[in-house]
Amino acid sequence: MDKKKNVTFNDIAKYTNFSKTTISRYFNNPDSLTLENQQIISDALVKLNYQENKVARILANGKTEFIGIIIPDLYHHFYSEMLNRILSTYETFHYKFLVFIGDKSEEIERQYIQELLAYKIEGMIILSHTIPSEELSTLPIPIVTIEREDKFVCSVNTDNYMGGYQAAGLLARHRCDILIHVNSPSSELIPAHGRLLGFSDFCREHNIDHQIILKEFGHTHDSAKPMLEAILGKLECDYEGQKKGIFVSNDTNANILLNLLIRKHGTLPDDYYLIGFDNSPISREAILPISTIGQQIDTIAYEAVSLLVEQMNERKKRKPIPLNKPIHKVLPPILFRRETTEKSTAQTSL
Amino acid sequence: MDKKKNVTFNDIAKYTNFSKTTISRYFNNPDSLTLENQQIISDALVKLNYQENKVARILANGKTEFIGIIIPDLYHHFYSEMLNRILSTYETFHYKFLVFIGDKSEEIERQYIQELLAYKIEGMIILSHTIPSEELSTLPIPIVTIEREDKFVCSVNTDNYMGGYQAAGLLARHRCDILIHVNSPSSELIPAHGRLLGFSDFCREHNIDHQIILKEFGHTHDSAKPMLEAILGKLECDYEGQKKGIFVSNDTNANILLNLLIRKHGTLPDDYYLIGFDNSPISREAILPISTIGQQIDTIAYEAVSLLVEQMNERKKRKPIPLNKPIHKVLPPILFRRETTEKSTAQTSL
DNA sequence: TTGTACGCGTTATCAC
DNA sequence: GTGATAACGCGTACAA
Repeated sequence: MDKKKNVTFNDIAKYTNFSKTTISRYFNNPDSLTLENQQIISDALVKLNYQENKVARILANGKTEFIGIIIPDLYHHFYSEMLNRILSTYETFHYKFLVFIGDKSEEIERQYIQELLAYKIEGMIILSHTIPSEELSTLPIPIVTIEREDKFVCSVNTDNYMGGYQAAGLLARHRCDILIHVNSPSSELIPAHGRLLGFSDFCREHNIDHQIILKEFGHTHDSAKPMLEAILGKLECDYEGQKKGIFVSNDTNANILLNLLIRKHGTLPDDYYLIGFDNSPISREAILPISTIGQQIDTIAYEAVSLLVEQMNERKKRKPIPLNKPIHKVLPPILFRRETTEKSTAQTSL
Repeated sequence: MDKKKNVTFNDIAKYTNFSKTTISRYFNNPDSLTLENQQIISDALVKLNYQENKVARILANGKTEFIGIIIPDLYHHFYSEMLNRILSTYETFHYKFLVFIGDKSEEIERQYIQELLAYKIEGMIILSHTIPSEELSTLPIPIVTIEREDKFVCSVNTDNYMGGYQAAGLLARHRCDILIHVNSPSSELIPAHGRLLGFSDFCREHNIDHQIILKEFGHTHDSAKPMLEAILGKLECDYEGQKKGIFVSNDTNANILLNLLIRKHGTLPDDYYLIGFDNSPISREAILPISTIGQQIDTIAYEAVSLLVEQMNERKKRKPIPLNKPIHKVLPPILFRRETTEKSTAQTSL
């Protein structure tokens, strides 16, 4: 705050010959003043150049209107877009967001949480994966998580199972001989694991040959590329002459695979069908637009904040009814059919 | 804050038979207590499960340690990565960030600023373009802007001029007959305008034929693609048989151009050289890695926060020396030579 | 080394 | 419709 004294309710009160209380009412319950007096105060505010101080208000009424966010590195489009959408809910809910980046160390994230609690945030949205939901559930404020392990806390997730199921379904409709799913090894507890389950359940239910390839691709393009190249080499060998439908767990790797194929064959060969996951910009901007399963990021963000706001409001009641069970919202994914599966004439012209 | 009474310094004081002051000192100047007494208080904190309250501390000492951020839509990699890096400076400076998304309406952003001021932020980082720097300079707190009009406030920017100059230089070294710069029309006041100036200055200084194409490409892939297709058609016509060096003002459009060329010719023709701007992921992930001019986002972010912190500290002194002139830091870009200019054998195998 | 008393700027309670 | 007064939880002269 400023060195030089700020204008306070006291100053305005003296200037207008009202009491502090009345000035406060002007802001919080203006209808209780006569229009005339409202005008007097309004004028005084301008004349004295009053700047409101929400810190003092918080101390007095306990409502910070802060929501804390802990989110991984924004390098992935999914996270930056999600943060974008969450922050944009300010227009609707008027909560302010204190944002921390973290997905590395439990110890560090506990410090972030302590810091957030010290600022009296009213609720928290967690996208990082480090701290178990059981621990989160012990915190004294409502929590909503997004696309992470969520057994003991509220969450909003995409129906990843349906996504994997749909991806396999699309490839199957194109009469692929063998369906392949490329993914990174992941805990069975995170929603993204459903992509694998949905895929393999579809294949089993429909008696379709399939293979699941799990590999740690690292976090850079350069680390993933040679690994995908090796995988591709093996596939070409193992399934020569067969129609291969490949479901890659993210668009970035799907794009690498596509580029490898095109740089090798000059085009996407007729016996390859490809679908990614995320509907990230790369899927649209690739040399051949890539079919993909999209998450409804805007809706997820809105539902997460909305769910949080409900609970924060509940706590403000005289007799709050705590949740007996965490609420888990699940939103369907959206299938985008593009040129890597719907091979139009456009494709052959490449 | 909680309904049920929080544990306060008072409670701890009573419990330990110290005064509130001593408890306060335990946190702010622990060395002034005996080790023994520190231990007593430390134990009490745990026993009573004390949660610190920074809101009360702010009201008492005026230091929020808040920095406000107004940043455009995180869709562009530049902004999300910049936000990422800014937020990550928490590790170094321990300032907390209140983030707003905005780049549309002056009116709305003024509200954001009022809200931020109400929370007594100590400084602000602005990346959105809507509010003129002259207006920003009248605010009662230090401001640092990044890559936007900055005449009246401090800023940290990339040396866009050098970037444009380098891009033209690289294309010239490959003995292109004609250099073309594709950009969107922009105010001469924003740093990005330097890309155009650097490009054309280089061309003029070296007597190289060049053309500048300015077009409003919209904000989506779908809107830009047909426009770039038309531009390409015209270029093929106008400069048939000539070696064309194209400097596109961002990697997204450079990638679209590259894809158009490859889908038409099956490869990047020998008479095309291409360089983008931003070193965004797409430049690396494109079917042919795209040469580009990269901004040092990590350094810019660090310098921006650092510059801001300096001034916030200055204000806390007994006799602050205000800046007589805004400080403008300018950081050099980095040239990435990739396959769209350095045509190796890898290229011909496509 | 420790304690007292007051201030920070607002809201809540009760009274008029 | 309006006002006096006590919180809210912590920092800081100043005193001891």
